[in-house]
Parts: sequence; C-alpha cells; structure tokens
Amino acid sequence: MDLYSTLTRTVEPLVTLHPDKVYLFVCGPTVYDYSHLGHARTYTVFDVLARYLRWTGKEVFYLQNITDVDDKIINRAKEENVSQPALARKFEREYLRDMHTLGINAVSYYARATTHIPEIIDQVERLIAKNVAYVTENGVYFDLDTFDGNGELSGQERAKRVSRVTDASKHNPNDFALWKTGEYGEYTWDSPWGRGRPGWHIEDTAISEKYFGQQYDIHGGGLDLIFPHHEAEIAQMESLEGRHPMVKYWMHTGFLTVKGEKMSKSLGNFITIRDALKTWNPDVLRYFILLSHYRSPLQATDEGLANAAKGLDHIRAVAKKDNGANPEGRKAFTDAMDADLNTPMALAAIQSLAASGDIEALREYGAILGINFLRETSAPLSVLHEIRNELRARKQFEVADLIRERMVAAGISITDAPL
RNA sequence: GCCAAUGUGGCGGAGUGGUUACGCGGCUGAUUGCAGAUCAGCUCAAUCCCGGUUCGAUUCCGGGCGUUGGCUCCA
Repeated sequence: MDLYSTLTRTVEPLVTLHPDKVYLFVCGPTVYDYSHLGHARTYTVFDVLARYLRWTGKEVFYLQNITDVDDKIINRAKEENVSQPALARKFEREYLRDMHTLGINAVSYYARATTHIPEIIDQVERLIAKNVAYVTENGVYFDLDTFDGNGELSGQERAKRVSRVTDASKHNPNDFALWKTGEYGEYTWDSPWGRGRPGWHIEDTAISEKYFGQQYDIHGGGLDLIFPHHEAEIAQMESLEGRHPMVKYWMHTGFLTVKGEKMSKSLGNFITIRDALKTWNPDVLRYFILLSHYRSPLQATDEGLANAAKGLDHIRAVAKKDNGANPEGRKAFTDAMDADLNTPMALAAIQSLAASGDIEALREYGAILGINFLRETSAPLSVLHEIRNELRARKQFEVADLIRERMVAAGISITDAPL
C-alpha cells in the first residue's frame, strides 16, 4: 500500500518498522463539547485505514489519545459549575457513543492524558536532563533553539510563536510549555517543579512513547494539527534520543467545510454528529465521507448528503442477484485502496461489483469501509414483505399500499417487483 | 506578510503526457395494479489564467489569480 506523508509531501510505499505490524497513533479530541462532522470525517478515515490494513493481514495497534486536561475543559467546567473530571468524563462518553454509532471500532486503545501523568513527568525530566528544556517560575519550557528540525513538517522556517502563552520567563517566544505550574482545580498534580498540569503537546509523546517507543509508523490527525502541535511532538520525541524521523508517515485529513468555511468549534458553525444522525443514517454518513479523498476539502451540504444517500440506495437496489466473483472489480477495489486510500475510486469499484452481482465482495469490502451495501432483511421484515406480496397477488392493493406507506414512514424503503 | 492545501461538467468527485472514472441530475424506451425501483439506450457537459518543455499537457516546470486554512484553542 502507498501512503502520502506530509513529511515528504509525496506518496510512498508503506514500509513499517516491524514487518506485518503497524503502529498507528491518531490525535483524539479534547473532550469539552460534542463532536461534530469534522471529527466524524477524520476518525472514519483512520477507521477505514486500520480496517483495511488488518484485512491485508497486518497486525494494527491503533492508539488514540483523549485530551481530558486543557484550558477549554477548565473554563467550560467553571462556566457550567461542574468539576473538570465530571465534564471531561461526560464528553468522553458522548464522543465514544458517537464513534460507536458511526461504526468506528478499529481503535485498539484509548489513552487519557490524565491517566498518564507519571509518564508525562518522566518525559519532561528526561528533556530537562538533555538540556533541551528549562525550568522557570511558571513551569517548564522546551528550548526550540536546541532543535534543528523544527518546521520540517509544516514548511514554516523557524516557526514562530509556537506557544500561545506570552510569558516573560521564556527564553524565546517560540518555546512551548511542557508543564505549567499553578493550581488548576481538580486537575493539578505534584511534580518536581511544583504543582501544576501538563502542556498540550507532551501528552501525545508521553503516551505514544509508552506504548510504541520513540519511533513508530503512522501518525494521523486533522490538517489543523500540523502546526504547532505535530511540530512540537517531533521536537519533543526526537530530542530524547535523536531518533529521526520519529514517524515516517504523517497523515493529515482535509477539512470539512460548511458554506466555504472550515467547520470548527471556535467558529460555531459546526454540525454535531448526533444532529446529523437525526437526518442521515450512519451508513450514509460514512458513504458521504468516503466519497471524497481524505486529503481533499469536503463540503458538508444537504445536497451532498442527499446525493450520497441516493447513490448508496442505488447500490443496494442493484446488488441483488449473486453472480459470483468479479475479479476485475475486486482488483479495482484493492488497487484503489492501495493508492493512498483512494476511497472514491474504491467506491467506483463497488458500483461495478454491485452491477455485476459479486455479493461476497460487497459483504467483505463493506466490512472494510464500515458500510452495509446489501439490503438488510431481518426476519420480521421479510415476513412483512411476504404478506404484502400475497396481498398484492390477491389484488388487495389498499392494504398493501397502507403497509408500504407505514414502512416508508418508518424509514424502510420498499421496492416492489412487477407482479 | 510568511507557510500550506486547493482550483475539473448542471452538482459531488477521481484518474491521466495522447481515447477524461464513478455517482447525482436530465432525456427516451421497456417493465409496472399504483408509487418507486430496475433494465436498455441516450444526451449533456469540464480540466482557473499566462508562459515554458513536448509531435502533443488537464497532467510536468515557472509565474500569476481565486478559494480555504495555519502563523491563537481546533480532527
């Protein structure tokens, strides 16, 4: 399989550090609010990546962190007059529920920042010992002047203002916090530098180092994390022992936009996953997301979703008779997936598999994409269908139509064959 | 200002140095208790602009313009 890496800006064959094993780390959300369609996109993409790699026979350790200590959480908890842990746990639960609904189930392990404080403190201590970090009265900062590789990922030379904290105690405005001393309510811990809490970037490297070591295969996340977050991760991790690159394949998903603007919590233009699910079912959402390549921008519009719903319906309507394997169609599918996870092309292959009636492939590939391409026929439903057909055969159309009307109202589409 | 992504038909959205997927929509016919769906066929139609390389560029190179984003928390 070939993958595009932001680090080299090219598509390269995936060569993992250990044959047949893939270590995949994806930045999870900060749990201070409901997740929106932008999150749905990113996590659907990596869900499909992990499923596909596993399908090809690789053992995938898919690690995702949950940022549950952060300014946003502190502020939000204060606003809502609840404790930080209560707020974080609540939105973590909601996040996981949304993921479950969307069929996102490939993550091997979710790691909370707050349950890895000893690892974080340990990593900060080692960075200080390496003389790449220094202690001030406000906390511990990373000394960016010691790291030559900064800017390699984002293309920004000598990246400026990595930290949002303007703190006179810093040697350089670019330096970012590893540990912030102070009292921050429930989420404050003792450390060699005084009570406080971790900086944003250090949690990811502490967690990934614990489970993967200092080098691993794929690091994913949204495009918005390249700078400064991922740059900072590289600086931290590669400063420990100088292993370079910390990660060879940096995968970044394109933005989901609404009316031409990026969907984000700060802009307030976001559509939450649960709201979207009121109108569209999870299969349609996944189909819509995979209809465009993961690095392209994707417009969230009702027309686009409706288009996706119709397209998926079409596949299900066509895929009826089992005509056996369609080797060209199968090869087209895997070729597309191998080509930097080209899901739009893979879905084109699905169309031809449906048209030719390769039911087995549709079932198998549907499991990779997390989409059911076959019409569901539960036992009660098929009984209902049988009864309707019997009624139609007896020309009792009034009752048959009533049943159809009710079923459609309940969201179950019906296709009658000619009598 | 610096950095990055992106710019394809009525719409969504791929690939490609020469014949441009796939879907949605549109049209015609078949089929049909009706609706829908399906089947056959059709139409339709696009590669931001200007240069360069080339027999030939939408594709490669250079420049420009537009859009979105990053430089502040963000998937």
